[in-house]
Amino acid sequence: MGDIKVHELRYPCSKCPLRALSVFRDLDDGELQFISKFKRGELAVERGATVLVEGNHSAHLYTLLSGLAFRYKLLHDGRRQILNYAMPGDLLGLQAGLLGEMQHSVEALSPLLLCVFERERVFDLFKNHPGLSYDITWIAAREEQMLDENLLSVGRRSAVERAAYLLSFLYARLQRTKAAFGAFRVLPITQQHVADTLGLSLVHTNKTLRKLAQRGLLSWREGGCEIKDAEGLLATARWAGLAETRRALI
Amino acid sequence: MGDIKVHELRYPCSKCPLRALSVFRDLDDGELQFISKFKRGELAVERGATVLVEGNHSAHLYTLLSGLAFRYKLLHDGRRQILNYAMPGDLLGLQAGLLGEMQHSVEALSPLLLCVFERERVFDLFKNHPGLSYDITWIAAREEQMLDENLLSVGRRSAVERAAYLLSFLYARLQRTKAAFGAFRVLPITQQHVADTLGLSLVHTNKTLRKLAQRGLLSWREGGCEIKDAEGLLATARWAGLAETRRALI
DNA sequence: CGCTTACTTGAGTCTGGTCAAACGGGGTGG
DNA sequence: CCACCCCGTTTGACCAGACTCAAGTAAGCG
Repeated sequence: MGDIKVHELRYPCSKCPLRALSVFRDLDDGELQFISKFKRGELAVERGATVLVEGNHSAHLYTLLSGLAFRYKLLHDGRRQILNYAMPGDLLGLQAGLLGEMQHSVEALSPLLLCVFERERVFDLFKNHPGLSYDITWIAAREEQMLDENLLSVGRRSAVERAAYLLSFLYARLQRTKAAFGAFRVLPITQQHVADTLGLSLVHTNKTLRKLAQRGLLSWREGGCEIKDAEGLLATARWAGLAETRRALI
Repeated sequence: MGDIKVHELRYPCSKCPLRALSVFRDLDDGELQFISKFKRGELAVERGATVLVEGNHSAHLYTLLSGLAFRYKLLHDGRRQILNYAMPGDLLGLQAGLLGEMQHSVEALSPLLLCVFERERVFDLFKNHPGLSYDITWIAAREEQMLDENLLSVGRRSAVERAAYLLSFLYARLQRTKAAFGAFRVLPITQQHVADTLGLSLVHTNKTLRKLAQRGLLSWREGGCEIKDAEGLLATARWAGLAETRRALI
């Protein structure tokens, strides 16, 4: 686990750069006030650090304020499957928060800034703020929806479709919140991450990405992926695209 | 869509055969009373019927009382991915209930009995019953956990491991609730279902299942799968097994 | 300047896919 | 009752997408 430090609130909830965005639903005053107290602090995490560990009982939930991370599971012999990526506004650690134990790990792909919430106060939230409870459930249902689509992809799409789907998925999601903290020039992922997300080997992933690059859809540079033609990727994936209205933010 | 008929409550919540089981958490009187009113009716569905359709805005949520069903998504050209299976106690239609539109379909593998809940009254539940709200979120988190494991399986396990994992997973889950309505002698699924769950072709799935059958782990008969050695399947899958405590039931 | 990490490429292999055909049981209509 | 058909399972032959092994390149860093 890399360096982790708790510091003064740089972003009190009342001035949350994310909530200011139109993609997120508004809260009423009571809710905002509750959240402000519910937020125990901010956590800055370095690129490469592990935020949550499979098997652990985390005492905290997190909302990702800025940066990019990924959720993954390991098989006994080290095979890794990346399950999904976490972006600004996403909730992390709900499983441990409710079920008791993390069944996956989370690792930072860039420096992260996380809002920290006390696991023990989650029930307070359910008790006193039905709107926020509903929002948490909403967030869980949305995560399930993304997983469904990822599973469809890994199970039934071809390698090229899969890669194109993944990258346009990541690109589309990042677009939604880039106004708050700016966007990545290139996605901070390696081809190994792509391979472990798609369920392919590193070598075959490389050859697949090479095809997409030759078609001018993307290029690999500066240790990451630059999306050059999001429309083209969408078409290659034969994917309808991200149909998302305003979403909940805790 | 097959025949569907609403009839008198055969199983009022106060006498719910599922809730009587020790695998499900108890409710307090107020909660039970609320649920009793929240339950609008029972729906009987034939084998093969489609319960929920991708793209639809279902007006209802369901809890599966008895039977076996599966959730799936289709690609434009008909390729199908089965996402998960629904068993007694599982909640169906939460996505439509919260997000507005189903992103997957649900089909019955056996005759089903479903408890029907009004989508419009979900917010009432959140408003007045924090315990039940928490339970719904808990159920969503559990579904996510199962999906994570399925995704790991499809992405990173070999064909034999995948098949063994799937069948011991289904078997283990069915064990938990069989006391209420009895168990299936054979799982009412075809090899095509297995193929579409594992992300494999029908032919290769057949050859894979054949291997497991030759090792005496299962046999295919009467239009379904009989698990003959659950322990052996678990070992073949190199899977830790289902670690599940008492769970929530709406 | 050497080391490490990540991307690239080629060769050979194998898992899993496709095509095709046959089998077997249950249901149905003649 | 039998012939036929349909559905789902089974098998074989062949093919292709994806894997492994191996080696080389390029960029970044101490």
